Amino acid sequence: MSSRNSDLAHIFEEIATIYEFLGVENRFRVMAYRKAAYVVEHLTKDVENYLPVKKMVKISGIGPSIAAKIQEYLETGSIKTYEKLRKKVPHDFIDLLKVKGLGPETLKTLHRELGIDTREEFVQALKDGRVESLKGFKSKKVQNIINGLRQKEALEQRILLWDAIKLSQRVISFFKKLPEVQKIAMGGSIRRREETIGDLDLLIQARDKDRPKILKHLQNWEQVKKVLVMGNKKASVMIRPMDRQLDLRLFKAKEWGAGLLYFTGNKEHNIHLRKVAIERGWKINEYGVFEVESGQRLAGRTEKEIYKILDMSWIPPEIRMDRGEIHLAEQGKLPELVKLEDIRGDMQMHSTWSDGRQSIDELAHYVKQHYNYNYIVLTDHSKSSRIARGLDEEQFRAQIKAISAVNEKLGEDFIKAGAEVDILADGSLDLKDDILEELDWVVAAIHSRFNQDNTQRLIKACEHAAVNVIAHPTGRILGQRPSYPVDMLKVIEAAAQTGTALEINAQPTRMDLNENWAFEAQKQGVKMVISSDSHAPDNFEFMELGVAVARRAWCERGHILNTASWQEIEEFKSLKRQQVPLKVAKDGEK
DNA sequence: GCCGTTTTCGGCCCGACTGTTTTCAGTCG
Repeated sequence: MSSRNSDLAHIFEEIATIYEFLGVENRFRVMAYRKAAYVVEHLTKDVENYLPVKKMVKISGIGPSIAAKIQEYLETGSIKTYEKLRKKVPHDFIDLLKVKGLGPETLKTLHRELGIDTREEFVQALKDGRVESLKGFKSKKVQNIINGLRQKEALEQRILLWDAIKLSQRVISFFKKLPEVQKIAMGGSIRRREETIGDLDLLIQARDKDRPKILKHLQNWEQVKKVLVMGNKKASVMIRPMDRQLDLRLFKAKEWGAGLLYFTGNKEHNIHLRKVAIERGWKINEYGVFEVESGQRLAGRTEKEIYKILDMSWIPPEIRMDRGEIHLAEQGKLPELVKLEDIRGDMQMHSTWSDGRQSIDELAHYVKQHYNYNYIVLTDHSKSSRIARGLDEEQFRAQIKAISAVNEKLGEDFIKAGAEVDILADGSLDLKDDILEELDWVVAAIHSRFNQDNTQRLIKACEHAAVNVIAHPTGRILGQRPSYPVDMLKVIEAAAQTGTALEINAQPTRMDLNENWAFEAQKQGVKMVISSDSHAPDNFEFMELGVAVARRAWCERGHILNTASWQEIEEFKSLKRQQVPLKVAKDGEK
């Protein structure tokens, strides 16, 4: 995402926090800035594209005041209101507000009574007992604040979706041992398949009388490091693996759907649904849909029932973001999202010929045993990728023969010969055209010289007639490095014009394209390929993550090339052959 | 500050738990 969008989102979030701290007369202003921060963060294009102000106010959540501030920021690099506000609040306080147990009222009291301005002074006052001497600050409250400070750092670190999925499977199997557990599910960002995860939200359906036993079961789990909250409907604990907070909520059968809906979110989606309910004189909470006047229950047993009573079709969790999905659900026009079962082949993987752990023979047999695929594409690295022991032209020729031999034994054309060819610094490819012509599928990717502007480099690769797909197009590695410099809108445009596919690389640290770029690509009619990029047997499972990205990007089966038969993929290739010569000639005229 | 097939003013999502109260404020999700 554009860094300007992120900067603005950050500023609006901070403005909201400062107004909250100052106790602004109108608390809804705080909510408005929070909402604006969320909206700006999730725009697909750089904010500049939404100007002028008159056009920008059409975005839901952006009004005249905030649009003007965005314009001010783009023109001058700062926002006067924001600069003024920052001076009114000790700077450390904005950060301290993120500590669990420290809200605006508590911090204000500390500021007023003890004159505390910085984090250091605050920690000191905690140590020497001044905080505890204040009215309303008994030892437990103080202890909670100290714990909150300690946990803040661990909690700020989000974990990869893949790790969270594995962790949640452990949690679920731990509770499934109890016969009292009637239903169990993960809600929150895991169910929505966000790329990184903070907390784990666990929902369990059980009878009222069984609640104590289930809560006790959690409390006694050896993986629980600390109990934060323990009520009779909910509990929060810190669990040891990955140092995560786990929130457990208990529901009756007739509440299950409402609870699941509520704790799946996201927040904006829920608020929108509640507004729809209010218009009809109803209210939605985590226990159901109710008529306000009579208090009569209208729905709640399943999510479907709730959406239905609101005259909507059921909305898949991955797209519950208040991005227009509610409107489409009202019209019954939701996209039919691509499913894992739709995938008919894996189109990037590596063998022992380069940096993979399985031989060609092992790859074929492993996939045939565990997956219901019609084809796989072997895409070992090309010679520039020395660390990955990339192959040269002659080695690829030898590999094509080796593949044929394995296919012959299998009695079908299961393995396709491909390559993951390096895009060199000038945008040319690392393999000669004649070997590229012999391959069934050519994946092109950047693996070096990240720091230059890579837009033209990628566009040139798209314009090469032999290139079928650009792999991990932005190069980001979650938690390690951001995308290299590249104007993805231009690359998406080039992919659309040349009939080149873009990859959704499903490696847990890549997820590249991310959902925003995949959304944009999908809108521009660019075909995408979801690949596991396997280097080892257990990597094939990652396909699920790539499908999740595609679903969050509203992709249907038709947007994803490897839901098609190989014959249809051949048609895709020949379509590019018809398009590209024109494009190259046009460039030559410039 | 935003928003609008009950509109340009008067609303704005809703409940659980904790710690301190003695009926509730603050915080969280």
